[in-house]
Amino acid sequence: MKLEEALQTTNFKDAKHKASLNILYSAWWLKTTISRELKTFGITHEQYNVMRILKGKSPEAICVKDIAGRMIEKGTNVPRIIDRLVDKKYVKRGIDSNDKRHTVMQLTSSGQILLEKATKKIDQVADGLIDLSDKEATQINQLLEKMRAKETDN
Amino acid sequence: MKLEEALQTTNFKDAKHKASLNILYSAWWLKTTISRELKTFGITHEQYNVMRILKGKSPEAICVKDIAGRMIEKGTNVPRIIDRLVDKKYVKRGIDSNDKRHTVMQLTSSGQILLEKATKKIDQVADGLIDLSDKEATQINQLLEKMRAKETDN
DNA sequence: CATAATTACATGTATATACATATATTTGCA
DNA sequence: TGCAAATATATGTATATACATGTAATTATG
Repeated sequence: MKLEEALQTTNFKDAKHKASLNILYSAWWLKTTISRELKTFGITHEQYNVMRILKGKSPEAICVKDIAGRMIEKGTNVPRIIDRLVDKKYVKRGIDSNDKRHTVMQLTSSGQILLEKATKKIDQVADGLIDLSDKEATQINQLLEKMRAKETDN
Repeated sequence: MKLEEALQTTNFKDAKHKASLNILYSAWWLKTTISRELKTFGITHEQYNVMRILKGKSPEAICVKDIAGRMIEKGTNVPRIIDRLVDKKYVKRGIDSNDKRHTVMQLTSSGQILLEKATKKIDQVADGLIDLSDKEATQINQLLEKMRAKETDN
């Protein structure tokens, strides 16, 4: 779908301005589509991201700060997302005996099983949905990284 | 900044998967940067978007549904965003006499003034920040619209 | 070694998203 | 015309974001 159609306007200042809106809209579209799938597994997109990060480090436990640094949206309140995953028994919390300020987390075995199922489903849906060749995807990656070249610490 | 650095991982399934994460991260980055500027004007990104939409139609009034259709994030709860703009006296609400189900909105003059100042500032910041030529921006637009080709109604 | 500064996390608040449900008005059709 | 269906908006709830503040543990410094 053209952005003009999605936003019902043709009022873009220039190509850069349109690109900003196109990125924001595409992100919303991706997130919505993925969230809809995750809902059938009873988790949110953010809960899924935290679980992916935990899996990436397993069997090592990982602390809140390290999870936060790996999240796509950096403002995320990790302790509260963990609260919900602990309620669902997908994650277990502990205290790092080396540094008692650290709360450390790990997937439970039911968390691992759920994550595996959800990932399989999402990868399949995303593959079918995202209509890009490898070359085009690589091009997007290069352009976005160039766009963010002046990125400051957030 | 490379995505690998931003997310502290190199664990991407393929270029398409990396592109999804890159889009989500870039959107977060854009939104955060713009929101930081808007905060100095006392409004949020979503409130700003609604005000832009109102301006786009002015001096005509516009109803909730039409605003919702023009929002970047379609799930947005427009009545509540309007509530906050009405509290700040940037927007005035009325009822459409032709169809009393319609609540219609317009910018107040202080809303117009604020919007103009905020837009000027944001355009300036975005121009300085987004490091893309017109040609590159156009390429991103084409690639994103191709990516979304299989878009279904959300 | 005692205390200040820093770090890691938890918690509180305002706003927003996503979605379900309620209410008022209008439209369509028997 | 009268009533069912559809439409437009408002409101309620759970979760999340953004950010400020509080608290415990650790590190640094005099």
